[in-house]
Amino acid sequence: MYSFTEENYLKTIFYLSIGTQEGVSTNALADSTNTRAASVSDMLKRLAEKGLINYQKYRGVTLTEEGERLALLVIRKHRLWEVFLAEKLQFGWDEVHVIAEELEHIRSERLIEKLDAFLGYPKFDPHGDPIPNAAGEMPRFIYRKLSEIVEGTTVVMTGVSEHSPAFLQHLDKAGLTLGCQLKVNEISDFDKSVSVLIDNVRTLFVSHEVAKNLLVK
Amino acid sequence: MYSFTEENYLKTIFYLSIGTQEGVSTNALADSTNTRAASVSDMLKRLAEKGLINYQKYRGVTLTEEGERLALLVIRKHRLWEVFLAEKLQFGWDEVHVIAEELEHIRSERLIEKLDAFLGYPKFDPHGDPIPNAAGEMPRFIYRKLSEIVEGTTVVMTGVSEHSPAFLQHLDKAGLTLGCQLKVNEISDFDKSVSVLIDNVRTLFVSHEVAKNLLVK
DNA sequence: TAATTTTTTTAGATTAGTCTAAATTTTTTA
DNA sequence: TAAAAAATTTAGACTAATCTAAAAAAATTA
Repeated sequence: MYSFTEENYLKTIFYLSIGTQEGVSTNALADSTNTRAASVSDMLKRLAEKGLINYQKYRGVTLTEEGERLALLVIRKHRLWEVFLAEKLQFGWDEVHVIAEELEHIRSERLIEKLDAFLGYPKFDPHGDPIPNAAGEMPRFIYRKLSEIVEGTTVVMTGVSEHSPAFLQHLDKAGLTLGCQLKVNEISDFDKSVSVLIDNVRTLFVSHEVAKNLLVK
Repeated sequence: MYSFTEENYLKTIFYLSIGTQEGVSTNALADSTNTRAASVSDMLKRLAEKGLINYQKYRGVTLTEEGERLALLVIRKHRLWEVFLAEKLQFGWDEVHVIAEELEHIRSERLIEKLDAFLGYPKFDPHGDPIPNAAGEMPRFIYRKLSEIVEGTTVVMTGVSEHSPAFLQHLDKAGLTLGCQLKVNEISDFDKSVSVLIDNVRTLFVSHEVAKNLLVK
């Protein structure tokens, strides 16, 4: 049984590992966990002793198979609770993350399997991120950014790559929700902002900054 | 903001205070929290400094008004989560306590108020215990024990005074559930066991030990 | 490639919550 | 009511997770 802190380190290492081969650096972890590099060094030693990470001094870390399995189980719990909060308790998608950060550490396998059933075995959380299964396996979808879509193409909004409440609230105000259809009319030469037709109904200008963080298929 | 441990001490002091005027003793707390008296002494000093308990060395403790309010808010969360687990996730009433011991420490007022609404503002948890309101107030019902009911009387089962899984599973097997009607046919001279007619349908013999822990009105 | 800068680790403390053993206070008993 | 027993507190130590400051290693730069 692992502590809240250990679970959080595993989760953070998992997220920082996405899209790189190299190990995660001590400083990157210190930034993400709001601690100092010295504290991270200590913790890495302990996690390595427990066989959850591959760690050589000064070399950065990667998760072992077991470490990754555990990280994905925490992420599974986090995302299932997010679905519960959004769908059953009517929380906004900008509010669910903070609460799920606590709920993800509740220790009961039966609880999470029953919650999964209660929610109807959802495949995605409120931000469009996939939910790992009980074995700690997660499908990897490769979505494109709206900013990379060529003019004239029609796509569907499937996720976001930025999860801050400020960004999500901005999308709410713009009426951009998961599943909406987006036709890229024109990309501005001036500021790379994108003019999109939403659900064949109305046109909206999306800044490049926003377009970079919208995932589509 | 108080730690899990502090919240648990407050809750335990609250429960051990029920039905006595005197303060709760250090040893009683050590028993209930599975720690040693020395650890309890240390913690009592801290809780007293924070104004949550009235504490004089060697004299036992009582909760201050603020301490009681906090204890009742933890109990509110515990009992609401128990309702969620039993009614929405189909856990048995013998299983909900252990999981709610963790969930009760999740810190979000909005979460608990939304959960309350989602559950339809329940007044009682799955064991028949009343749920405190958001202000930390709880109605006090005085129920009698089945063992004190005179022959010929008909009552309704409203609660239990023993919450162990073993006891609750025993009641399940006997078919004794909250709300069932119990007519006391006869109390045995030999072993004080009670013969009861359940819901006007079938007769059951209930041991004195069980009858003492069944609350009725 | 030697010097400088950056990153990481080690050394030594700190805090919350716990422990055992010893000391102290209260309660019980004879 | 004095002695014995029980309950409680204090003293000193431990663990997990953190910190600052200093030392060491790696990376960058001139």
